[in-house]
This record gives sequence, C-alpha cells and structure tokens, in this order.
Amino acid sequence: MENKEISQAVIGRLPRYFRYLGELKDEGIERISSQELSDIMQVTASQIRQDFNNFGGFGQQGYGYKVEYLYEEIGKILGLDKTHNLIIIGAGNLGQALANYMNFERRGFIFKGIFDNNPALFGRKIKDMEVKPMGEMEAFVRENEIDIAVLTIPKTSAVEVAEKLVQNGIKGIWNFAHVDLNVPKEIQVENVHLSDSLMKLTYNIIRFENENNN
Amino acid sequence: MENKEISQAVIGRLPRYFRYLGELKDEGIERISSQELSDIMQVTASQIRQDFNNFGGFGQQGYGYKVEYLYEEIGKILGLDKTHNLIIIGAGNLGQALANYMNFERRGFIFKGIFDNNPALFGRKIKDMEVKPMGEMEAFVRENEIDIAVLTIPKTSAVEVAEKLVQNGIKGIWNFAHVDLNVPKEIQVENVHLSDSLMKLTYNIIRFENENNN
DNA sequence: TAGATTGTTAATCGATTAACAATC
DNA sequence: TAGATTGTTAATCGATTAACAATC
Repeated sequence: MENKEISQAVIGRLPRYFRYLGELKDEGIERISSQELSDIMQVTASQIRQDFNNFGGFGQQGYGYKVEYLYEEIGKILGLDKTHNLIIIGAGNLGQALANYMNFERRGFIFKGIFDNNPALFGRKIKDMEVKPMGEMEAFVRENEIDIAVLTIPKTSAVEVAEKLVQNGIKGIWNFAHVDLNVPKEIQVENVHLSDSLMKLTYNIIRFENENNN
Repeated sequence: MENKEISQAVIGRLPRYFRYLGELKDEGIERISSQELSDIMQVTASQIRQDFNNFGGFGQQGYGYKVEYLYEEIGKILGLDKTHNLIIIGAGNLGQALANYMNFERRGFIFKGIFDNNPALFGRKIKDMEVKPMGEMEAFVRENEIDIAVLTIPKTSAVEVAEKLVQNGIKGIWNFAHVDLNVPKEIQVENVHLSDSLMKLTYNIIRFENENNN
C-alpha cells in the first residue's frame, strides 16, 4: 500500500503548502477549502486536492480542510515531527552563514558539528560549536548518528568527502558543491546549485527583453 | 520566430549542460556525440538532442557536437556573454556569504553594492564594498542601472523591498527570502527557498526508510 | 561511398486540469 | 434536506523517449 511512488513534482510543492498553512494557522484561521487555498497560492484547486490525496484524504466533504490538522499532517509527511542530526562540512563563508542563518532547531534539525580542513579555523566558534578538523569527521558521523551532512566545500573535494560520508552511514546530503555526487541510490541527495539558479534568472531576463523587441 | 516559448524544464537543464561542457572543454575534448554526453550526464541522448534543438541545431550529422562551440552557444543563451549589474540587499550572514563566495565576476555579474538597514553594518567592507543604508537603495538602483537584486533579508520586509526595486527598474530578483514575491510578470524572480529544499531532503530520507521496513 | 549521428516526427508516458459522483 | 466541497475518475496537456529519414 506504501507502494504508489509519489512524484517529486508533488513533493516539491509540499513545503510551500506547509508554509502557507502555517501562516493561516498563525492568523487563527481554522478551516479552508481547496478553492480558497487556490486563490491564495495561485495553483488550481484541482491540483491541491490531487496532491493531498496522494497521502490519503485530509479533508471533509462539504466542509473543506482543517488548517491546523492539515498543517501537522504535511509536517509529518516532510519528517518535521522527527529530529535529524546534522553536520556542516566546510566552515567557509557559506557553511558559517548556513549555521547562523538557517535556524535548524526550529524544524527539528540538530546542529551537531562543523568541520573544515583549514587549521586556521580549528576551534573557532560557530553557533556555539567549535570547528573540528576534517580528519575527525568520519568517526564523528558514526558515533553521533548523523543523518544529514551539509556539503559547503569546493567541488574538488566534494565527491571524495561524499563517499566517506556514505561509508560512515549518512542518510542524506544537502549538496552546495557545484558537482554531481555519485552515491548509491539509497542515499538521498538534494542539490542546491546556486550558480545554476542565477543562470536561470539571467536566461529569463534576456528572454523577456528579446520578446519585447519583436 | 522567437515565439515558440521554451519550457522551464529545458531551461533548468541548460546550466548543467553548460557545466559539463565546460569540464570537457577544460579536458581538451573537442567533439562529443549526444550518446557520449548521455553516458556522462545520465540523461537520454534523445533528450539532449531535443533540448539543443529548441535553440536551433548546434551539431553536425555524422559527427556530433563541437564542445567549445556548444559551450559558448549555451553560455550565450544563458546570457553569460553579457554583463549584469547586481546588488545584494541584506548584509547579514547569507548576504555576506554570497558576496564572498559566489565569484560573481567570473560569469559577468558585476557586484555593485550591498545594503542593509542595520546602522552597525554601515561602512563595513564586504568584498571591497562598503555596506550602504537601505535608504540609498532606490536611487542607487536607478542611477547605476542595476539589473539584478539579491534579496537576503527577512521575509517581513522582502515584499515591500521587492516593490521598491520594481519601481526603480530592476529586471530580476534572486530571492532568498522565504516568501513569494508579488511582482509584475515582466520582472523575473528566481526563488531559492533553502528550507524548502531541506524539507524535500528529509521527505526522501524518510520515504526510503519506510520503503525498506515493508 | 558507407557509417555515424544529428534533427525531427511520432509514440509514449506522466502530470495537470476538468468534471462529477460521493458524502459530510 | 439542500448546499458545499471533497475524493476520484476521465480528459487534456505537456514533456520525455523512441524511431528514423536526412545528411555530413
């Protein structure tokens, strides 16, 4: 029964539903229909109902959806009711920024450590956590049951580091290195290729300019 | 003739082609067939040819594609042969990290300024650029022909700031604020919702665990 | 020329939207 | 009960893959 694979297109929309439902909840709104949500979120009501029904019915005919209940159920689907031990690999600009900025604890992510291979950074405190040498990373992952590694290292070392993480039992990699990691399919990888994203933006800027010169 | 709209699915793949072709070029490889590229990139040869042919034929029958030529043509499509004036709005952790980390100049993005509304940051140097007060932002955008604004401010002010940017002629917004901006359709927005991305990762981790407990 | 590989049309697959019966 | 709105099936749309004629 768990066997109907849910498409990544649907998964990709869940965090946005979650965000909007959280806002509605904070505003004290108790119920919402797919049509009302459609108006707010600018997606079709049909898609909203299809998406939710991938996970079983959360609504009630003639009534709609209970905001708080739906919010919590989507949170569970996304795994936000569980905690996830997380480390950051690479204490450069981006690694430090993510540690300070992401507010991991809010969603059940427990920031357990940060690693780098630059001795100048060893011991420096980032979010109350001392930067540790890369050499300690493998044992740390095993001994602290780390689920998720955030890769903010240059692409030259990322592939190799990813392999070590896999060998030591990592479950998922949040990859900011500009390279495709080659890991077994049971290891989840979520890529954040920032420069790719910026290129898409410039494409669309230029496309729009061209369209209007015709 | 420019009228066949190219799908965002195709656009989303262009930066990855560009990256692989750049690597092949650096390795000194001169020609490649769609089948060889397919093997390396793990997408179908058919998709590769379809994607490229959205922009007119870059290849030669019986021969394949010239790596350097293809690399340059895709670069042009992505607008990387042009320069784009860019500012960062929000000099917090993430804004600073992007300024230092992104190497904007490499792809023709010219980092023109960084703004914040925290007086403690005014004048601080970030990538040889002094942080300016938010109040100066609007005039700066107009007077310096800024094309792209990178939004790394809290979501509470992002919507309002985006409106000001639009009023002063911005063309595109690279949005890291966790909110959907409401701008005219001629303004391009590329969202980077980092927490959404992290939630997708946890979904996939949990999904995999569940699949294996059945 | 023969072989290779593109460019492009056709077939398939999957995702989105529409419609409506079920039901609260 | 009547009205509203979901859950779900059917229809449409778009994207991917397969096939092959064109051609270098």
